[in-house]
Order: sequence, then C-alpha cells, then structure tokens
Amino acid sequence: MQYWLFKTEPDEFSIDDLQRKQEEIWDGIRNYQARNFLRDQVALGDLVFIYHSSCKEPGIVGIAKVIKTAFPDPSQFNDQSKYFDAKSTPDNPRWISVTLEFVEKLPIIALSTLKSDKQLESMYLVQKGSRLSIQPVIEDEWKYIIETYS
DNA sequence: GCCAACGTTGGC
DNA sequence: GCCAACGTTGGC
Repeated sequence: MQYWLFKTEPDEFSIDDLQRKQEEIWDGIRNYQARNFLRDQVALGDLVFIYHSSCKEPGIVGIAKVIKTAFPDPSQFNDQSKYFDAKSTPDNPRWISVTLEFVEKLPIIALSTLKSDKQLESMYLVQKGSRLSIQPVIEDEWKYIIETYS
C-alpha cells in the first residue's frame, strides 16, 4: 500500500465534485515527473490525499482511492480539450491518467497547519520549491496526518 | 498581481 | 550539451 497527494484546483475540480461523481479520470497531468509516478508507481488500491491548490485556503480536503491504474490520458487526443497535445499519438501516448474513487471528505487540513508542524518538516509538500502535482506521501506522514488532524 | 522556483524550448 | 528566454505553478 502506497500513499500519494494529488493537487487539484477547486475551481476546476474539487473534492465536492469528486464526491458527487464518486469517481473521476485524473487527467491533465502535464509534468514528466508527475507522469512517471502515474505510469510507474501508482498502484491499485493506493490511497490519495486530495489537495486544493491555487485557491483561498490551500490544503488537504479529502481522501480518494486508486481504482484504475496507468492508461493513456484521453484528453491529450481531444483537440477540443485544453490538455490536447498534438505531438502525442495513440500508438505512443505521452501522458498518463489513473482513475480515482471518492473515499471521504476531511475537514480541511490547511497548508499553513502542515507547514507549522515540526513532525512534517520533511514532507515534500512543505519543501521550498515543491510544485509537483502528483507526489508520494510516506506512510508515517500519512498516518500522522490522519491521527492528528482528522 | 507579485514573484520565487522550476520546467521547457530552441538556437548555437 | 549549454544556456538565455520564456512559460508555469502556486503561495502570498
């Protein structure tokens, strides 16, 4: 069992949207490091913190579960999509999606809270320059966050 | 809107 | 392969 943190902008797709739809193809990831995690490491049954970014109160807002692993991100072939990539072909897809299922909503665990917690100093999310939209969370961090803040 | 910290592109 | 210019992320 592995743990992850996926960022999303709530204006685009929020935890409430996921709760309403129950499952969602996680598309639009256009960063190679994040893509590599999706392609090579995200496994069936892994648990994911859903994180709201670029919004009034950034933070962890819920939990989801991986119910389908690496497949070509459909949006890269859709020329109507803002994620369309003309250089990607079905034979050699460049971008990868997984499907997430809603598990639960959490009372927001604010970025400022996580940042000020000494126990979480080494968490990737709070590192300077951390920008990855798909990032691993180590088991100790996951359990500590659940026990302390949910 | 600002800007630090990256990531990508493309000429050489 | 180097690196300047440009683009993006995302907190504040």
